[in-house]
Parts: sequence; C-alpha cells; structure tokens
Amino acid sequence: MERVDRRVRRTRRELHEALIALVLERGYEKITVQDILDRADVGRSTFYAHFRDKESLLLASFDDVRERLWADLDDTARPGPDYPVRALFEHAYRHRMVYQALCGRRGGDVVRRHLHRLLADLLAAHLRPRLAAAGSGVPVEVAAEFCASAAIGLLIWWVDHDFRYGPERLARMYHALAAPGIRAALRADDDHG
Amino acid sequence: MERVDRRVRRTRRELHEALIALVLERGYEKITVQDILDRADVGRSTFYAHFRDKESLLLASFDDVRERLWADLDDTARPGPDYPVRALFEHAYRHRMVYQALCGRRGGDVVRRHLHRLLADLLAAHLRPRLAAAGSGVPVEVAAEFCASAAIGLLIWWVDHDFRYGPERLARMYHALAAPGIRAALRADDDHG
DNA sequence: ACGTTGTCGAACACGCTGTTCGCGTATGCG
DNA sequence: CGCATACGCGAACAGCGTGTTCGACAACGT
Repeated sequence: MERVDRRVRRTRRELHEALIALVLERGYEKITVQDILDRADVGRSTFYAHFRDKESLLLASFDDVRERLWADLDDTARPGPDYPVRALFEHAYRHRMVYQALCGRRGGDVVRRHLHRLLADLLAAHLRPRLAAAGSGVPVEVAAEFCASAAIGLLIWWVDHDFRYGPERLARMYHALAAPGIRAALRADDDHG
Repeated sequence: MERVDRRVRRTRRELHEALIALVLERGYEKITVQDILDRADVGRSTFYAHFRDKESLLLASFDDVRERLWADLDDTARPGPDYPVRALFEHAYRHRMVYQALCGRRGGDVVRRHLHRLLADLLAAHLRPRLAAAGSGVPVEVAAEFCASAAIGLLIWWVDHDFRYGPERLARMYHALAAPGIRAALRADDDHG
C-alpha cells in the first residue's frame, strides 16, 4: 500500500530538482535553504518537516539513484575484477545531471566521500584473498586505496569535463592504467623492503 | 629590514597553533572563529585585521609550509618520473602535524584540492611529451588525473592512519602500483578503441 | 621619552538556521 | 459527495556565527 499523499511527492520532487539546479548554478556551499525554498515554491516549515537540514536533502537526492548503483555493484563477485569501477562509470553516465550536481566540483564532498569509501571497501574485499595468496609486499588497504582513489578521481574529472569519451572508453583507460600495477603486486615482488 | 612587530608574530603564531590544535580535536567545519580566538588568546578585531576569514587563516597556515614543498617539487625535472610524489610524501612526513590537520579527514578540503591540482598539472607536464611520442591511446589528462588522484588518495589514507610504513616505503608502494600502468600506456597499446 | 603601531573587547547589523503555531486547503476514504 | 485528516503555508521567533566599528590602552622601535 503506497499510502503517500500526492502533495508529499510533489514537495520532495520539487525540492530535489531545485537543489540540483541550484548546485549546478552556484555550487552547494553557496546555497541557502531559503534559496531552495524559493526555487521549489515550498514553505519553510514544510522543508523541515521532510528533512533535517540541507545535507539531508542532498543525501536523500542521491538515495533516489544510489539504490540502483548498490544493486549493480553487488553483482561484483561474478563478472570481473574491476567490474565495480565500470559499473560506477556507467551509472554516472546514466545519471549525468545528478552526478554533475552531487559529485562535480560544485557539489559538496559528502557524496564523494560516500562513494570513495564504498568503492575502497569493495575493492579491498576483492583484492584481499588474491594479495594474501600471492604474499605481496603491498598491503591490501594500500592497493585498494590506490585503485579507489584513482577511480573516484577519474570519475570527478570526467564529470567536470562533461563526460567526454563515454563510459566504456573511460573504463578501458582506467583498466589499462590500473591493472598492470595490480598484476605486478600479485607477482609478489620482494623489492619492497 | 624585517620590520615586523613582535606582537604580530606572536598573534599569527598563536592563531596558527590554535587552528591546528582545534582542527585535530574537532574538525575544521565545527570550529568557529570565536573558538580559535579563545584558544589563541587573541582579540576578535585583531583576527580580522590579519585574515579575511577562517579559510584565509587555514591557507596562510599551509603557506608556511607550502613554499618548501614548491621548491622541492620544482626539482622535478631532474631526478625521476615519479619524484614529485616521493617529495610530497616526504614533505608530509616532515610536517606530520600540519598535514594531519590540513589534509586529514578532519581538515577541510581546500588544501587537498590545492595539492591535487598542483600534482595533476605537474604530472601532466611530465607525461605529455612521453605519451605524445608513444602515440598512446590514453590522453595525458587522464593519465595525469589517474596518478594524481591515486597519490593524493594514498597521502590522505596515510595521514589518517598515523603515517604507518614511513615515506620511502609508501613511495615505493605507490611506484609499484602506478609505474606498470604508465609503462603499458607508453607502449601505445592499440586495444583502446 | 615619544610617536607609532598593534591589540583589545564591547557593541552592532546582518544573514542563516531550525522551530513553533494558527490557519487554510488538498486529499483520500467511506 | 461530504467529511475528517493530514499536509502545506508563512509569519514570527530565538539562537548563533560573522564581519565591522570604535575608543581606550599597551607594547614597540628609535
């Protein structure tokens, strides 16, 4: 039973759209709650009935889109080693506007941090057994942090450069740069002190 | 002629120290100017006579330390390809406190962004001629962004984990992970579409 | 010793936040 | 359709942080 008043839906939709539009125009930090209210034609008290503050709205806006990403990333065990990164790029491409607002230069760093942590944990879980088996001189955390930072960094760069190259191409470039290093670490070089 | 009143020196020193201490305790965002003033025993109007706002103080605090880094990084042309990253790690290690406050999880992202940009530009300048010569399928910007993000990401991870491993070891791990990918790109693979 | 220069801190105007409350009205349901 | 309810509205408010101003005072360099 989807017992949700139409008005509630409208309110939330307008707020999300207003937020994204304003972030793209002025940047997250420079926006006040009142700005969002004016743009969305929503009353002050109504806003605070739905969200605790500006950041709650931001996170909620990302939640709309996040769940599909979570699901996509959970398929990770099957396809390939750097599948999560490709999935992330494709997800971003499918939701360009949202990513531009939430992850781009103009967005806050909250969402960025979430993605970073998620990806780093995912990669760590994936790399742990392999690196352990190889007895590599590179700790899992370091390798995972390396790959996650590179991927997120590339994502942000991409977002801020209007998604040139397309998601597959970017994923291939990421793979070309990241995979050899990981393969080398798996070969368990012992020139690491 | 170092015509600077002792009082000015004291004021600035106290403010910088108070800022760093408070950031380490509470995080940059949660600090008010008044907090800094109380801790530093400095009057309100005095603060605003020296700095435009909280962020100005932050940047000025980093400036103290930044200039040496700039100088170190300019030696980049000589030693080796990933020398700048090693120099950055060593610089951070030498100024652990400051980096922990300014680049760590508790610090704002202003300084992080500065470093990121600096490093990305440096790496791009270094990689451009080589990648061009090799006719690589990976654009300079992408390769530079990849390496810079990975390096900065590793730096932050390191800072937030109390500098385990020592700067040389970290630099070696970074090199082990990054170099193979760059070498591969320089071999101008044509499996990049 | 003296003029300059820097510091102090109270007071202020301003802007943003998050809450409250009484009043309407759209909505869903019987 | 008609009704109770749940929701939206917006003015008003208290609270907090910012950045500025000003007069009085103290430290500084010469």
